[in-house]
Amino acid sequence: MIELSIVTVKNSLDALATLRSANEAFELVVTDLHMPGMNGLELQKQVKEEFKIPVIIMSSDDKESVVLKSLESGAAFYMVKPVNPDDLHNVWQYAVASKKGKEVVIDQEMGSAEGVTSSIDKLIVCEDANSSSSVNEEGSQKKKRGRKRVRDHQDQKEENDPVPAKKAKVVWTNTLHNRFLQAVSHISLEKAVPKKILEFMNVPGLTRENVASHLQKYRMFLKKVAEKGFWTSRNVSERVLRSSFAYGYANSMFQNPQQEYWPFLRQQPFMRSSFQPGYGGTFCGLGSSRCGLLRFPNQEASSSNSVPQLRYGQSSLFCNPTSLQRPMFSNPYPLHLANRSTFNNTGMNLFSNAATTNGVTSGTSPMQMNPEQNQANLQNNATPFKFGTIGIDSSNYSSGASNMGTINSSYPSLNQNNNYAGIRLTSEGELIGTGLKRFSGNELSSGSNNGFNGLINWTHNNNLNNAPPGNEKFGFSGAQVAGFSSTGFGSASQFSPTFFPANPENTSVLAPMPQQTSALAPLSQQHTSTGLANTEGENDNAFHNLMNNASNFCSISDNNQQDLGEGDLGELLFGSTYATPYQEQNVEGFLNVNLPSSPYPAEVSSPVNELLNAEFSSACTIADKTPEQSSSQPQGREETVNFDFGGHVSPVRDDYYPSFEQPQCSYVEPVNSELSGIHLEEAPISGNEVWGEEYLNFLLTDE
DNA sequence: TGGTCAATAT
DNA sequence: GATATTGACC
Repeated sequence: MIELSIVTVKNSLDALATLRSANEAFELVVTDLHMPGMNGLELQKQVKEEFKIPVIIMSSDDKESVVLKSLESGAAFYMVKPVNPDDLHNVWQYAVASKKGKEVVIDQEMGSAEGVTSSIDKLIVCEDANSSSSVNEEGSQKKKRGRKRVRDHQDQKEENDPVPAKKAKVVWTNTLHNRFLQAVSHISLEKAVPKKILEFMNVPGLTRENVASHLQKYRMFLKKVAEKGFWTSRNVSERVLRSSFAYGYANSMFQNPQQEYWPFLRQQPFMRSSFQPGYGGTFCGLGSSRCGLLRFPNQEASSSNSVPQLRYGQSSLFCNPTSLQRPMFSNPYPLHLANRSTFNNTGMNLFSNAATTNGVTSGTSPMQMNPEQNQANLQNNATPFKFGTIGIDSSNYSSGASNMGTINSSYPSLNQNNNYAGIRLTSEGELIGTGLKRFSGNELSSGSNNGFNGLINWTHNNNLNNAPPGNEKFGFSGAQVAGFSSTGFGSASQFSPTFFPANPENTSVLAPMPQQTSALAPLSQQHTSTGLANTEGENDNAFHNLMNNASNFCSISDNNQQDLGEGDLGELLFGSTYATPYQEQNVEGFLNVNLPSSPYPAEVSSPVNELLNAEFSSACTIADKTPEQSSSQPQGREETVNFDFGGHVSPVRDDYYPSFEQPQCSYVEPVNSELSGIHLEEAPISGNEVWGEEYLNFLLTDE
């Protein structure tokens, strides 16, 4: 038996460096798919070129397109997290054997990693330090026992030293914070104490102390808000606004009193007196510290129509037939999907239904398929385009796309500076529709992509089949073109009014909607990830366009209203409905799809809410996880990582994203939020404020 | 024991 | 400076 030697590195670059320095000593690379900077696919590509050793990609992303893409790219295996340690064991043997042209003997008896018998010398595991281990607990333990860490001295020390290492620092990421907020909301602020919050949050590794600390901070924030009076006329209290908490709560604090989307808000009366200057409402600053909390976890990804749901505790392996002689395990991947191995298909699979409906076969996004129709849809739709539905993702982490020009962006992202606001439609990562493409009437600006070459998939709506003629197919409309994004700090990204839960009872996905209820139009969340991307160097432009669109929408949707003035910023920001039927339904399950209509067009405020989210999100920084990212960032924004425009389209199941299987209450064990060692898969919340101010100024001056 | 506050650390 | 951790006190 030869001892298995494993080197863990934090990122792709380190992995490559290690490989290079090791002078071909490694036999196998296991990498996360979604990583900052160079993602798993890129790494695989590079490794393949340079070292010709098999690469196993693992990710919690079980989307078929992603899987296929990965396999297409040459990954030896694709393992869906959480990885079953036995699978890992076997796979790695197989992969290595494959490389050496050996037959692999499956020995189930081997079981765990320490039992590995092979000629393997070294295995390099590239897993972002901030990513969760992705291996379930049992797997983690086995994994640890079986490997010898080279890089992680601290861990090594931890393992050998009886003296426990210093407690890992908890980074309150958006998701974590959202969960916190959800807990507080659920418990009610008055009764929310660390212990209860902790219980509700149910985040492994998180301690009561952590929660207490965060609660303390949160209370301080609330106090601050209460003292300052929150939004006063045009002058958004910048200090507050800029604060992470403010960012995070902005959307939560003000709700359309006309819409009781949040039953629990009743416990927090003040919240229901949100200001609506333009609509005769009143804008109430926070007079109390009882801030409403409306944060909900990311929606569960329901890759319903294809890839089997792989939940916590399960793993799935995807074998690359091109890399391996034969599959070694029964492949849980549906045959019909497995057979789809052509590259062209990969980009299309996500909306295969839509494609089918439209007679489009492959390789194109809905937009590509029929832009006219989309446009028509937009126009058909009585609902003005809601800016709020535009998501701006900013993450390299984010989707499977990342820099690979790939696949879906279903994974909200995570916090990079790569703001993009353009429409990206491609089957192979090609940027389509860059350069300010617009839809007539309700414009959806396309824009630029700053370093993001990913493909944003347009998603089909599972409800499409029942959609009224003329409005079907694409799962988006003027009001529904949605983006995905990383969660801002408590941003609306997870509550984008754009995305609604699939509801079999209400399938008028793209049906023209009365203006006042447009925000409530149901839209399936399934497989959603329409996106906006911008191209390199056009960041500002795209952003500007978005802003313009925001204004346009406001005008369009609110014909009776005066033009937005500076003083209406507040209104823009919080005034009207920040309708989040999506969450409402999913999270609380309180409401039907047809939420009470609001006399207030959501379009007016949603956009800005979203924009504000960008502020909030932009306030987030990524702790030095991704130094290499900065090179692609606009100068002066080096630390701005999370430009988030709401529109958490997709369920979050990313390597960097804790996944919330259940959006409400007792959380299911998040796939990726293992906190031992504190793994937090998104940008921490902090206070970069560059974008915030910029943006606000823009809002106030550009009309 | 648990919550809160404040000092300290990063 | 902001935020997380730790310790003290209730």
